[in-house]
Amino acid sequence: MAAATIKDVAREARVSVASVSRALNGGGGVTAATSARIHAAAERLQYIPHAAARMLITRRTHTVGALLPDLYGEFFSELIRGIDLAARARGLHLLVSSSHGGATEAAAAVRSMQGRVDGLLILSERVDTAFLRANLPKALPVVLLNSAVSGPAFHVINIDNHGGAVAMVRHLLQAGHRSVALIAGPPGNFDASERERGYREAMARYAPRAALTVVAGDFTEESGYRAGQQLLARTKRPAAVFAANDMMAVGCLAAFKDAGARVPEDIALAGFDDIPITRYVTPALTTVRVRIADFGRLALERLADVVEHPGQETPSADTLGFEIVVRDTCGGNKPEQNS
Amino acid sequence: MAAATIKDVAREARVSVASVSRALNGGGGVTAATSARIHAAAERLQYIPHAAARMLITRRTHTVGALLPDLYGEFFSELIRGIDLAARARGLHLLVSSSHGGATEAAAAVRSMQGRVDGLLILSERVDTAFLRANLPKALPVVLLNSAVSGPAFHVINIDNHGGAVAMVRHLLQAGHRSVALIAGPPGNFDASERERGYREAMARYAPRAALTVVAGDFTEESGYRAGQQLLARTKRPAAVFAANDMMAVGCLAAFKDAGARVPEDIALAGFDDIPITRYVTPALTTVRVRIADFGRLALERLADVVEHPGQETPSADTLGFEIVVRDTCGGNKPEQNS
DNA sequence: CTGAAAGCGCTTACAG
DNA sequence: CTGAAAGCGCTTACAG
Repeated sequence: MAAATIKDVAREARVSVASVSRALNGGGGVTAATSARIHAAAERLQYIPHAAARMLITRRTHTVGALLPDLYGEFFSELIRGIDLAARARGLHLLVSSSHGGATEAAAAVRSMQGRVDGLLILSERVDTAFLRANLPKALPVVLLNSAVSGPAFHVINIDNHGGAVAMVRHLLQAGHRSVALIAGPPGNFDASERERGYREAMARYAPRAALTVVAGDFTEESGYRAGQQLLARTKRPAAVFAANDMMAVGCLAAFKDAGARVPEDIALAGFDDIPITRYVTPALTTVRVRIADFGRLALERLADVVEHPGQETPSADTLGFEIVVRDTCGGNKPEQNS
Repeated sequence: MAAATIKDVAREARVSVASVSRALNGGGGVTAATSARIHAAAERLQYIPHAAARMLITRRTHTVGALLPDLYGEFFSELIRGIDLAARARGLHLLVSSSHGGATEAAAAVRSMQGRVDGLLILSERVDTAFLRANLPKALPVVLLNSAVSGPAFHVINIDNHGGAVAMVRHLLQAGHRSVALIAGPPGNFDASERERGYREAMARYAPRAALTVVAGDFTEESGYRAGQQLLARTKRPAAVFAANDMMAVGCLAAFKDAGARVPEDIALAGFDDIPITRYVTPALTTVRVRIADFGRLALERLADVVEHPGQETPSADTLGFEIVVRDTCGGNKPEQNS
């Protein structure tokens, strides 16, 4: 037997489908007695309104889409969790889509979500203003995460890459280290460039006479290991190393250990992200913590607001707070908070 | 201006909506010339078929739902990734739903996905046969992951908890350890009980005269730490410890270190899962690896098959392979493969 | 308060 | 090959 439709309920309750609709959607305009009869009939028939039919007529899907480059790893895991929790709290479904290598794929993903979602959360290196104008139906609400896109056209929420980097470099400097080197992230990456900008700014401000040392990396553990070796090979070793993310810091730490350099006695080290591994390496890594789940939650709530008040919300650029987590790799012990 | 509909395209191409539908869906029955005109018109209007309308008429959503207890952590992150990759390869959308504390919530989640998905992937402790019969529309294809539900009624895919545990205990025994203790997982948990069953079976088979030692745990790092302390406090320390998951093994390792017990010289240790942290603790942890992403991929493919051939697929109970990953905590060095 | 009817955007027999 | 028409299951003015 096929699933019950509104017609079945109407017949069972001896009313019109219009009344069933009104009673079940609680809009009023139905006698208490009629409503009770309808609810009883719906219950008996295990009636569940057909989602597609409702979407078609109401133009609302009660679903939001999340376009992400990947679903793997600590960062995305936490991010999705935050988004999911907030969506659930608002009664929204979550449609995910990942692995958008290039702009073409991302465009296809946007198209295919068309009509299935009330709004979109997008986190992608490939997505810029031009892309959005070309591929986004103008009516579809969007919130961009960690995006370089700025300007008044779109809602954006970013991690405070710049602020976190500034604070960490200042922390290292204040802990007594005279020189701080940076292991940079991949060229062209938004997070990476913002963190480097923070490094340069903090050095200029707090240690204007110290030399800048930037070695290349690509956010992987291996690149951190190689960077650590390079740093050690220099005639003038830096007193401290700031890796643009934790995975590189972990790799760098291994390189230091393998070379017999003691951390933090011989050289200090700090990372960015506060992934779980940082607590388990020895010594435990000092790093910048960003509350990723909050990031996702905030993004979803902003999107939901935009969906509910289309056009009313003026595009905003929010930045998420961070905190410096002092563990054992940087030799200082002045905890510092910031958010 | 609102999004273009099939009517707009029909008008633009000077044909009926029926022809537009046929041309765009490639079913044939349209002249090449007409088809070209229609495609051109669709292109010009940036026409994208309305998903809800199509769902309503075709009864297909091209979406699968994933009901999970949580989205957080290495396991779910990889699982979703595997599911997502396979879904994308099949052109299916993925609707996720997590945080199903109790059966009531899970039931609500199933109901709310009704009509939005062509099939469901379910991983939940709460979901048993009775639950499924009560809450699942009989027509909705389902694949159960890591579920105790058996019998011919449902498709099930499980991790080889039992086989992995047997292999690991045998490995420890073959490495020369005379006694192996188990740090068990939470009571009532399917994975935990299967792993314990494997431990008991392997001990009975390969070390029938050795004493069985089982200390309680709940899969958390803290419970592993406490279990480690308890094990050390015993008058007869076991030669080796098999923790039912990696997080407990990591906690246990910390307890051993804190107490000055050397691993593996004084006591051997092994875990289950092969989460990333296992490679970073010192010494690196020997463990059982399960290819979680493959797990998700397989589950999705099976579901997709069931969706496409409703009723034809006979319910199956598949089990995923594993491998023993020998690192530095168990003192033996006889790599062993199994899948 | 209640119902008949139109319509959301599509697909698919059914004729021609 | 092509089109007119019915219908998927719902909601919402519009009358009564």
